[in-house]
Amino acid sequence: MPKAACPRHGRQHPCTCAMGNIYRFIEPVLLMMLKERGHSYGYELSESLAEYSLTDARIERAALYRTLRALEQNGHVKSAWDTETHGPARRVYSLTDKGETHLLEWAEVMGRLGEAMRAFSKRASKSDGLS
Amino acid sequence: MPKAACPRHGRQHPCTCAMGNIYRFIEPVLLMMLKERGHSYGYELSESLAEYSLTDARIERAALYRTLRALEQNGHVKSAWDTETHGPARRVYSLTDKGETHLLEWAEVMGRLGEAMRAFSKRASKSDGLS
DNA sequence: CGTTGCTAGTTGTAAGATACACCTAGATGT
DNA sequence: ACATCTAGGTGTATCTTACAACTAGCAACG
Repeated sequence: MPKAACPRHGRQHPCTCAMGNIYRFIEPVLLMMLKERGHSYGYELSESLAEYSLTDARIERAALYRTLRALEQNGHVKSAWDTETHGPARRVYSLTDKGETHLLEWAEVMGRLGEAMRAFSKRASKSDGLS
Repeated sequence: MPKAACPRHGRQHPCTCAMGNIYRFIEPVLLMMLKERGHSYGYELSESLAEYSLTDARIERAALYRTLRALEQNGHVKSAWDTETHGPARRVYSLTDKGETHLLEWAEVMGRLGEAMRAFSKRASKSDGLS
């Protein structure tokens, strides 16, 4: 659910600001799951979300469903109702091309940010400052 | 500015949820800067923040000042007015013991999260899913 | 002496995000 | 009839963020 574009960096490269807030990383995790699984639906995604989650923070169903809707509005995923299967109807999602691209952007952002965080962690753990 | 304690993990270990939201990582960056510099004040911190920042997102003065206040309320930093130096008075901050500990907690969180993000990045960049 | 510009800290607030509770409904079991 | 599991969803108080605006000390310039 990033903002349309980053007001400072435009669309030059996927920057953290263009990604908007981090939303507990729900968005990238959902994109990844859909990429690897081909397709899935909210309830199923929420069941196995913990395996993919980047943090140990619980991701709520409400947030998950709303994120899926937002991803669809932005054209990153598409959905169709599955009324064949037993039980309540499922809204089945899959990635669009745009969504695949967006996942790659996330990968780039994550790579850089992850590196920065590891560096921070090492630096902060040093018993002496650099002063 | 984490919530008092994580409702799920209590205080067992520094978890992402106990850290609350990520606040553009202002909090850990400020703690780090104060650790390495010994002491500093808002305006000076904001000038060199970019060198320490984990993301390319601009950190606003307002957020910075408010974060410093919150850190003080939580006992992570302490402050004193410097009225000696020329110009407007400066509120000079330094880390408390609690703040040093908190920085180490951040380091642990960052280390784990950074690792998870790097792994995510590699996984997401693969052209084929694992399905 | 008044205006501009830099340093320094702070407040106000609209818009956006999160957490928690709650709701509808299909199907299955007892 | 009623509970339980699956499945999707809404309402909203509270928290966070982004942007703008403000006060005030001091110095230089004309």
